[in-house]
Amino acid sequence: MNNIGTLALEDIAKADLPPKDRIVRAARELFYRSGLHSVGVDAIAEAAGTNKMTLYRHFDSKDLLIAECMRQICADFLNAWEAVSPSCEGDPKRLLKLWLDFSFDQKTHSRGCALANAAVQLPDKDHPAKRVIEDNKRKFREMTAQLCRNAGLEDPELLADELFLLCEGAHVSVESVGTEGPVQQVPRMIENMVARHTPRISA
Amino acid sequence: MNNIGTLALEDIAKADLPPKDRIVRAARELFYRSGLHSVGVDAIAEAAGTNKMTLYRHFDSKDLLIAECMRQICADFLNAWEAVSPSCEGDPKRLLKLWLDFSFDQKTHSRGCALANAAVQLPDKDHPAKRVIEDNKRKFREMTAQLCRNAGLEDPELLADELFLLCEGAHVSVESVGTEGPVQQVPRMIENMVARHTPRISA
DNA sequence: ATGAATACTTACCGGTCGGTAACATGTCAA
DNA sequence: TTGACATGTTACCGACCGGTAAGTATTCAT
Repeated sequence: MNNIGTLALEDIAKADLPPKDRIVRAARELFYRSGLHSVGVDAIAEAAGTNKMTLYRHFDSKDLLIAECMRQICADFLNAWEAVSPSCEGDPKRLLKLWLDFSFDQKTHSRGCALANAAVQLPDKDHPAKRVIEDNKRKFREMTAQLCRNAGLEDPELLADELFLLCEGAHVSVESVGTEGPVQQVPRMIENMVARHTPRISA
Repeated sequence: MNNIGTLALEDIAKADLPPKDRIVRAARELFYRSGLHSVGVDAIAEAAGTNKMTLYRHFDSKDLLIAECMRQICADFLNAWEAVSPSCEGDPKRLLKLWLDFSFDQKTHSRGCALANAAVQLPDKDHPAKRVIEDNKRKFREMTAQLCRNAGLEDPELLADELFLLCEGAHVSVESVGTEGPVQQVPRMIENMVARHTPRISA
């Protein structure tokens, strides 16, 4: 959910991309590492190999840049999903498992979920990024529910809520109790949850 | 976990308390509402009915004030628990249920968990508040595990991890998908989880 | 009454923040 | 060659930040 291909922060400035894209990529990485407030627009421009004026030519404000980052994080996530999901086409149970593994993906979440973290850092209900985060979080939960339904699981809505909250908790717990804590058990928990909603004797 | 008795922000300044206590209470409320970075020390001092100099006489820095807030949030939480827990003395199962309801307590968490939010807002691993948060989060998980063991539940460690992550996710989800989302199902989920770890036929 | 401790007031410091103005450079199409 | 346009550079603005200096008022035990 925060993976920017194989592009490290140091390489963004020299990447063969238009300034606008370099700015968003640098901003995503810096925001994720250091938080929304600790990162100034100067630092973003520098990491993007450009300058503040160019940044403000493409984005009317820092807040709108934040919102755009959220949008692209979600877009990249969905694109990556559409690239891997066809491998389980026609097998709803395997597709659900793939989705859950894909969504969780501990490795890319050393600082938790970028969207959830941003939401916590933006108490203002009217912040332009808030709507993006809310819409997409809901969408992800809905996708989970749909996959549960397709897999023929019992009580798919409740299961989707459980899986959603479990993943949210797993991500946020990384910041408070570290990567060696309860988050390690998540794969087992997911498996148990799905198993518990699997019909006992299906035709 | 963020309840400061029945003291509203507007009343803190006039409360019959030493300045140091008023400062911490005001800081807790403001930090929780608006985030750690958005609240300046001047605003805290004013809300506490005192001034910046007095604040700095009691706390060496804003960061240490944040750490002290975290400490007192946890202390108040544990004190409140010790006030209600005796009512279930001698009945480990009811005690566990009381603990889970008490820990969750949606109403006082309109902005999620103050500790988890603070952790997200403080990416610096060496921040003085980070250790307080980490220690207490671990302690809460451990208390849950102990209560599960005492209640004779199966696989108490895994259950404690599940309950911990579920609650963490529930709190953080409030900021992203609101109070009307999956968090509404948490009581049912907790009940199911506990039921699933209850031995089938106990002596 | 005195002295010590605590708290209040005012003013200030250096630094950083988000954001803008004015202008110089490079590129590419007509 | 010319002109349009995206980009780069430098300098600047007002606001706010965390933190400090210096002096005054209040309280209270002795």
